[in-house]
Amino acid sequence: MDYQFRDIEKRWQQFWAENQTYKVDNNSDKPKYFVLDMFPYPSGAGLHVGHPLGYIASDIFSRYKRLKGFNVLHPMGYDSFGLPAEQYAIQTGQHPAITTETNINRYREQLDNIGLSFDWSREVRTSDPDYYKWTQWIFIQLFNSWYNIETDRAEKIDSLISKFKRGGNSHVKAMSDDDVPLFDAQQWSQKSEKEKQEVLLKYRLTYRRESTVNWCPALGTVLANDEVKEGFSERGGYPVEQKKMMQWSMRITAYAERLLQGLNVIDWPEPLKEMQRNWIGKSVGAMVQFKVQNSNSKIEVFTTRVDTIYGVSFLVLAPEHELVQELTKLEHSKEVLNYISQAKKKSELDRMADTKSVSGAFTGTYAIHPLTGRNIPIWIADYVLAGYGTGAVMAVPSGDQRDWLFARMFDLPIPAISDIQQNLDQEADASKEGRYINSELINGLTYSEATEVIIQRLEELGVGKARINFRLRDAIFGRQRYWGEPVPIYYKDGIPYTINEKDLPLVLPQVDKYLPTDRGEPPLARAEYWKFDPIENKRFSTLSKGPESSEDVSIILNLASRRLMPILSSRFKTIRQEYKIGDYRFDFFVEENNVGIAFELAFPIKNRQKNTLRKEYLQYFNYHFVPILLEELFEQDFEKKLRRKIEEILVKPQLSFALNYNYQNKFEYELSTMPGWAGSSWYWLRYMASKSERKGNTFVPNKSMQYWRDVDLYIGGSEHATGHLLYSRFWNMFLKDLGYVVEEEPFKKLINQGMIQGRSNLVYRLNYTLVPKTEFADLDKEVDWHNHYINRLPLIFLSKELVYKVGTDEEYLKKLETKINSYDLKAELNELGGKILLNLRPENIISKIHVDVNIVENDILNFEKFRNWRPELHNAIFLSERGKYLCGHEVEKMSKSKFNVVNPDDIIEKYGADTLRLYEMFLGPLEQSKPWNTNGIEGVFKFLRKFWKLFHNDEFTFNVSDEKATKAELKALHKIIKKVEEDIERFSFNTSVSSFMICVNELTDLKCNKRSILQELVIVVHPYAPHITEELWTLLGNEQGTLSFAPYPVFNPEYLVENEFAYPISVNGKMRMNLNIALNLEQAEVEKLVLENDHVRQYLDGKNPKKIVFVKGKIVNIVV
RNA sequence: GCUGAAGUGGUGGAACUGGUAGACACGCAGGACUUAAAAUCCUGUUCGCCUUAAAGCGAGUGCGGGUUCGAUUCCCGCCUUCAGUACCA
Repeated sequence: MDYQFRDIEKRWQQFWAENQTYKVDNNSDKPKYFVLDMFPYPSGAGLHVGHPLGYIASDIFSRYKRLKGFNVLHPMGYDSFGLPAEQYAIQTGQHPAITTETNINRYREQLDNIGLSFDWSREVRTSDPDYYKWTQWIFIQLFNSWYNIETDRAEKIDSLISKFKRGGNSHVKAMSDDDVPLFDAQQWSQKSEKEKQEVLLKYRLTYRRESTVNWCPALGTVLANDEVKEGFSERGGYPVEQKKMMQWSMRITAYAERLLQGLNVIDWPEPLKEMQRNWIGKSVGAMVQFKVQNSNSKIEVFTTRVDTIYGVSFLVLAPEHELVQELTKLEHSKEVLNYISQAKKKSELDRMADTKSVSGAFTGTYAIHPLTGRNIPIWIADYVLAGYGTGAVMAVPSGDQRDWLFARMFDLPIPAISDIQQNLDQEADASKEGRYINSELINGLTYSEATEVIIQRLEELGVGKARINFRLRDAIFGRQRYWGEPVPIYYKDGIPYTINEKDLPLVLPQVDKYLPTDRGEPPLARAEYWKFDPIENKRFSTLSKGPESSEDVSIILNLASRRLMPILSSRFKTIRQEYKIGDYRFDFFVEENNVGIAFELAFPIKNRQKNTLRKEYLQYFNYHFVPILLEELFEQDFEKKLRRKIEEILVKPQLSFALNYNYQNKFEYELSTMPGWAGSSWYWLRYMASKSERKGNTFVPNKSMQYWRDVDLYIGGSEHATGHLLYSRFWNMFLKDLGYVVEEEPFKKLINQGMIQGRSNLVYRLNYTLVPKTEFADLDKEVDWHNHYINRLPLIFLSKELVYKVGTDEEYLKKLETKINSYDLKAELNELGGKILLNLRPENIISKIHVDVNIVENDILNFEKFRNWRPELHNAIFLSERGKYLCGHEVEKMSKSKFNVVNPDDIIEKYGADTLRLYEMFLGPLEQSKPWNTNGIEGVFKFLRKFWKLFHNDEFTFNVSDEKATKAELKALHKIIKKVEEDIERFSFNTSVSSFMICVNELTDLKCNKRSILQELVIVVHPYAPHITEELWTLLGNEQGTLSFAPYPVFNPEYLVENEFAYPISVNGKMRMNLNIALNLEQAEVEKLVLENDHVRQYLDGKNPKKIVFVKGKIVNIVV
């Protein structure tokens, strides 16, 4: 049979699933290798061909590592909390969990079709309570930790409390809020519980404080800095404004230095590291205090150029600076207030567009220079940002261009401070070269000397100190949204407390609507039982056996024994209602380690609470337990057994339960949910826990953590550079400090796959108007006539090669017009004598129109499909020079509106998954962005057929010989063994595919069908094209499924040894000819041979060579 | 503006530490097979010049310069494109 990819691929995908081929063991003697993909958000659109690029690359690498004898962890999951599902819920009322699951199923189907070797038993979903239980747990750890600067790591909050008890907080070096009041041990002990908590909150690594947030009114939520692009929300593009709100924050700034230093030890792309460095934005400088004249106030500024302090000629405060009001003198207040309101009005966008104009206002107040004692005027201006440093700067116009512009504008002095500063009337000079002048203390010193001297002096005077500043802000950790992890916090007396770890997860409650309440509270406020019960201290403790009688009948499936047994219904929690098996309807429930089924003959819903709780359980368990349950349930002849059991049980009376739930005197839970990045900041760790280990009381058992340690290879897009990848490193470092994680850095090596852009196809429509031959007396009638016919006329499309002509060649235009008018366009039109007139203005003659790329092949339009695409195209006319319609093309983002989305399913249907995999790799280097086009896919498909043909005779019967391989065949094989090994190690997958083609072409030419060659070749190709190779492996007589773990062939250099080489002979560096010369000859002999050659002499033109360069095995260059 | 990456045929791209530029594939042109089409196979294909042909000559990796026997590769300056970032004191 010819290469039947559909059968082959389906069969092997099934085989891998059934045999759990890629399920990985945590107890292995093999060395570990962890290959991770960035898990996707399951959007409604499904995968397009861009998504699998990284997955295919990582899969090739994983499969290769398996062949190399590694125990490879290669998992996949879903980042399934997020805005789109919630937006959809708001519009349709459908629970986001349902949308999410539908989308996940679609993703899974598409992923399965590609033949990726994931260990699906380790799948994670961030929206799964069993997963977010641990996200919440990490939140609690952060809450209960502080950052000790002395030990340079996070510690449990207890160690802080004991420090406070011993000696107050004045000697504690911690990363904390700026406004912590000082206290001693006694004061601490006298504080009330509430006061103590308030203090501790200022030290916790997750804390609450009023912060300016990016508030997006349209989305009704707070966005992180990296979710705001140019003043608009990244998702949806809605305007974003600044707003003050009480918010949960993460003290990521405590880790700024470690996050920066860590970049030096990890193998990541340089651009990405650079982005993180910029984001962290470390600047080394000093804090300097300026006393305000005739006042007790001080203005603190941050500067990176404390050496220029003698050049200060004014101070500038941000308009929002807290001292502005106090400092403004009465006679200036009008001006200042005007300026402030003006600055407020300026939107983010205006401020960005307008970076050149200079504006500001004088407060009328002066500060005192700490070293010279001179008076320094205090100004306000919006070029100083409230959010960076102290919101105030010391302006040195001679050394800073912005200060210079400002000084110029308001006629302030620009004193020179360095002997190399020139042209200060033209621009500022920030150079650090040269010696200082006009600078008392540091005159004649160099930059580094001066900096040291100044800082020392400032410290002596107590008005300044060296200081490192970071641009990195603490990350806001709350969303006023529904579809996210609930924050495991309740409030008592206005103070946040974490819920008990053993009561996790705190499950997302059911709500009637996914919108904020009328009072503007987040959606969770809609759940009225969203309260913490301090007495039981347990979320669902109120299920109890009650007197109420009902007709519930329950059986349970014991997962360990897989046997059914009756159970007291008082102990179960219903997880899903009305599941049908055969004629029966069930509820599912769980009871510790058992999963059960409850039958409802008539379930009495006596009270509202019960119903609400049932719903809540439904949601909780639906997405975690039910799949497992179903897996068990539909095994063997479960249904028969079930029926028998049901009949047994039904005759016996049963107990039931009732609910008594009291909502009084309970404490409010936190109403906001966690941001999108919470769940993705630790997900790779959860993969380390096997399915059975996940039942345990830690997110990863220590032993497994010790084995897997970190991610060896992480593949994903660079768009997560400052979001996910930074937060993940932060959480990892934190968990390491607490001893839950082994490595400081989570991702040892990272590769950014390039974006696959869309390649749109365009058709060129000719625009024309219609002119009647006969004149209409009435204009209205003419318009009617026109409209009537123009819509009936066929649309005319020009092929690409004609478009240029139309634009430049007037003759051609006229011809075109005549030609069009000669068509029998419409009988009725001809009757009235209408004439088509092309639009006169050249730019209007042709409209570019996007056409669905799926009806275009190699830029040639399929007429028939095009005409059927839309009704108005039904009678379209095509003009071209060669009978084929050539479309134009453009590279842009893949999007539905541009009709350039290609999904992998169509490609797989047409060519198969192996072709898709090879082709995506063949397209170009992994890290490079490139447009998707299918122009070359035929070549890859042809290659696979040719590969298949190597193993078959002309009648397509499997035909492999056991003869001994020839030298040429061995050479071809060992070339590819070496090449692919090198290529994969440096992630150059595209060149491997080329080499496969070369190898198969060579072996085809050699008519090689030797088992010894082909069997090894199958292994080498396997990572790239797993299906076809599995099939051939089996045909070769190997045991099914053993290919994935076969040993990678060992390269033997002997087979590549040649005794002759066709030396390129160049004269003066110009290649002239090749000469076959034995490789064992040395320079002298080679020179002799070369110079004796007649052909060579021709080029020498009788002259004697000046010099001969000889590189053995490479080249001979004769210099004349 | 700053930071980073990249510019090679008609197209995607190859050339890994300086050593035969354009591998592999697409497309195109011509041919074989076929009633025909598809599929398949063969030949050619950087550009220009020259030649009946064989062969030969010249130019050529964004532009200009440099180092070198030899540069797509290293150095200097410039241009263009893409990405990130933006008054960061």
